[in-house]
Amino acid sequence: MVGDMHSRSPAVRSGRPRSAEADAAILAATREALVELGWSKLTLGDVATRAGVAKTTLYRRWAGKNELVVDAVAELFDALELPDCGSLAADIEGVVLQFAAILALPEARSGLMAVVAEATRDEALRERIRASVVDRQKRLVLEGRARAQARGELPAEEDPESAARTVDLIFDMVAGAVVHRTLVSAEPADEEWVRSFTRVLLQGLGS
Amino acid sequence: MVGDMHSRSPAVRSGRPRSAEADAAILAATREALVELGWSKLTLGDVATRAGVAKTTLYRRWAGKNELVVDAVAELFDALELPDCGSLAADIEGVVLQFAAILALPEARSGLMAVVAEATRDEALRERIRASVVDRQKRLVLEGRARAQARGELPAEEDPESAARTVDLIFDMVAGAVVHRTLVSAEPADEEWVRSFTRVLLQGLGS
DNA sequence: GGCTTTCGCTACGAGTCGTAGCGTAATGCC
DNA sequence: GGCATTACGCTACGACTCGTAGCGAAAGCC
Repeated sequence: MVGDMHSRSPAVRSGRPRSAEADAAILAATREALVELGWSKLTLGDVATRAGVAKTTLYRRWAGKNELVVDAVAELFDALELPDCGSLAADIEGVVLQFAAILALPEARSGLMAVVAEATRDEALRERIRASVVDRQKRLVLEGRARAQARGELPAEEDPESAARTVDLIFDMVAGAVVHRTLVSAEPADEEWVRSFTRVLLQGLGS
Repeated sequence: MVGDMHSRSPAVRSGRPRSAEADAAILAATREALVELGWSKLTLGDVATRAGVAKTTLYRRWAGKNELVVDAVAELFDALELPDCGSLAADIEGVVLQFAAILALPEARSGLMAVVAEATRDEALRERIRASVVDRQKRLVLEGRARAQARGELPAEEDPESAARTVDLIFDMVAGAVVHRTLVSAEPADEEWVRSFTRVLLQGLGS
């Protein structure tokens, strides 16, 4: 899942293979260091020591701190799934609570925003984040939307381009609100907050 | 506006006063370095050189890179004002466009998210961001809400505690959506997007 | 003129960076 | 089994940044 980034075709690759245990140990050590030190004080030498590998091994697999942290944080989002709770409102509440639970982890809080900040000046890093983190979230919006349309809770868009814009908008609204609540306002996105949010999202302010 | 952070009462302070020009030059140099280098590669020595001051002068006024960047970025939000456009929808669109314009600046993009990430592990820094950046934005939500209630566009809350929660929710939804659109999705929050966003915020998804 | 604080400058030890070199370990191919 | 190939651990290195200390000079208040 990680090595694929570096060797697209692991087909004819002679020689000693890379240790998968080392990959897992490095990513776990990175998350541990993120919790204890935060992004700015995290050093690759320290991560190597924690993981029990040589510093040079780290540099052979990742270009730098940013790429390593992206991969380490991306694994946290593997657990994201869209529950089928019977209604659009319940589905939204379920997935938002999952998302909020991940963002409540200190390794996600300090790591995610830092790499997003770095990505403003690094196109390749932005693409890496998109592929391994953002797209996985956006897929949930697409599925939830399709489900709600099948239930008749949402009108079916005929124009596919307009539909894509709507999905992007909803995604930014949902993810943005949870991130802002958790990281900027520094308040928990608990069940009560999620209920209020879902109500506004579905019915608007003027109700 | 900046020195106040360090000396609450500038009353009886004899000796040579601190140069206000130096403050302005340092903050401007910080923004310039943010544009050219980004947050991670920005060094205080480089900022001092750009500003034409000694490195020691920087350390006398700011505790570190984080505090400096917060002050430098905070000045960008001075221009934020709530225009009276006649309707709640128009007011929201106006202020969101202003906010989006600031976030489109490279010095804001690379600086703001980085210090927010650092603030996850630094309570004092979080408070500094809240006081100099976030509260200035939240005030606009309060004003816009009061105006809309005076116009009869929004129902008047009787419970003040519930009203405060609603304001916090709206603030996270508005600011979060714009930030996510601009920094994570890396797409411009242009007029078309703002119109769609305002429509969903006011009327909900199911319309 | 005296007192106080700031300023610019230089220098310093400590820490991190990313890389190179070397000998060893683990695989695929013949 | 032998050989080529790649990964690994280890050490060492120059370059850079950090934050601080010490100094003499400058700029204000009494």
